[in-house]
Amino acid sequence: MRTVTDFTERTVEYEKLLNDFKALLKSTGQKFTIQREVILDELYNSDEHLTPEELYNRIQEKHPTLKTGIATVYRTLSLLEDSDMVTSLSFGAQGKKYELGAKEHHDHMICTRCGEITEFVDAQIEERQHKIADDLGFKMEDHSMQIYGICKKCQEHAQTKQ
Amino acid sequence: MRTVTDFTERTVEYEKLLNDFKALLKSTGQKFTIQREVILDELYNSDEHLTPEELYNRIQEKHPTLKTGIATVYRTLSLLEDSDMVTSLSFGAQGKKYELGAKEHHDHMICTRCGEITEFVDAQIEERQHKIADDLGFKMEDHSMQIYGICKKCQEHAQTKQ
DNA sequence: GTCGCTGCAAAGTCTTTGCAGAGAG
DNA sequence: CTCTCTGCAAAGACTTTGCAGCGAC
Repeated sequence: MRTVTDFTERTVEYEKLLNDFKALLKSTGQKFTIQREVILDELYNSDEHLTPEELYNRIQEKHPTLKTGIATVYRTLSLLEDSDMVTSLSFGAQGKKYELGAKEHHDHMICTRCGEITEFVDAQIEERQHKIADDLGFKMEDHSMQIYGICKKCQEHAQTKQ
Repeated sequence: MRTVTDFTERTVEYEKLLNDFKALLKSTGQKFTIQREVILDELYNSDEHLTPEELYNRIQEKHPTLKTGIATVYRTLSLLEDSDMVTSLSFGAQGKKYELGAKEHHDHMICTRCGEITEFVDAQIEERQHKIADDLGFKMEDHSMQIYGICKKCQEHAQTKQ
């Protein structure tokens, strides 16, 4: 197997993630390829929530020799999503955005001005969600919450930037 | 103007909605057409959240002589959404679903098995959301919450239906 | 070696747009 | 009458799929 050397410095957390991914692939007879590694790495090293195309562009920039196809990005994202390693978010805008699901659960606050996404968690809300599902006889598997509005930065720049 | 006579019985609430729509159109020099009326009517009379295509199909069934095009459905939905008369939801599945935004605010519980959407509201959560936004210096404009899981019905039918 | 994976390009979806005729105001 | 709206079909945007060669195991 070829080895990619110009990766961002790896953390213990990332190594764990990588091993989980390898284990998952192995268990289903699938293969661990450079492309899959690069995609996981890029997802891990992006704080942001990326669209398939953004991810594809970043990978092309960082690994120009690899010539990763957009189809592979889509295929890998589906694979990762099926295994719950990444989560997809579909907000108002068209297209989905993906983020590593390995992170702790959290909700999203989206700035309608600049598109910035801030993550947060609130124990009280989490608790209520469980209760609501129970009350309605619903077996909760997942949930998500978004708050839309204008972030601090955009409020401050409201005068200068229109 | 031609008049559509086979509409579902109209309520006061619907009349208000219709008038709002007419007023909105008038204020921007746009026209009130049969197609727009039919689309609003169908949205109003559907408890469910509809995709543009579902809406289109229903309208074709109910008003076969009108031959409303799907393009008009899309155009009208955009129009209504821009004016905040309808809200679009984009869940995991591809495509958006629309609902009348004139209804009271509520959140959604989505069955991952059958796709059914149940609405609910929880005052406590609403309150927390405001507080969280405030704490982060975020000017909240809107929010939405979804709980995903398996509805009561699907849990019961779990044995028979696979 | 085998069999899954990849890039490419073609095919699908879903949504938007251009246009000429129809219809609201 | 004017100017917007509509249906149709063509064009776009985003995703998925088929296939032959490549590469992990």
